Amino acid sequence: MKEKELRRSQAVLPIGTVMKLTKLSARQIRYYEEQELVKPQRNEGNRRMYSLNDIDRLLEIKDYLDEGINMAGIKHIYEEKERKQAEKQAQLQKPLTDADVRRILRDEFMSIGGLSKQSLSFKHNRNF
DNA sequence: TTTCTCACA
DNA sequence: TGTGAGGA
Repeated sequence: MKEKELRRSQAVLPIGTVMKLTKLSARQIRYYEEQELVKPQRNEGNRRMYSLNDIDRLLEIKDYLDEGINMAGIKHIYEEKERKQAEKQAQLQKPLTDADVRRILRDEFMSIGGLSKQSLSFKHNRNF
C-alpha cells in the first residue's frame, strides 16, 4: 500500500492542469499556497508542481469555502488534523499500558469465540 | 505558450 | 480575488 501513497504524493501536475481539475483560478491556487494550505513542489524552472494529494486538498478547501468557512477557519481545521496526527505518532512510541494489554487480550478471546458454529453461519450470511 | 512575481486608473 | 505588466 506504500507504492500507491508514493504515486499520490508525486508532484507532476502544472498549475494549468490543477486549475481545470479544481475549477479554481491560478490566483486562488497560489493564494492558498501562500496561506500554507497546500505545499506544491517547484521544478527546475521555479514552476509549481502539484501531486494528486494536493488536488484532493484543494478540492477539500473549495468545499469548506462553499460551507462558508474562511481562510482562518480552514487553517484551524488543518492544524487540528496535524495535532491529532502528532498524537497518534506519539502514541505509537509509548509502550503498551495495562489497559491496552487487557483490551488486546479481550479481542483475542472474542476472536477465538468467533469460531463457534453460530458465528460462522452469521459471517456466512453476512457476506452473501 | 505557460507560468512566475509584483502591484493596483 | 481579478487583472495587467514584464520577464523566463
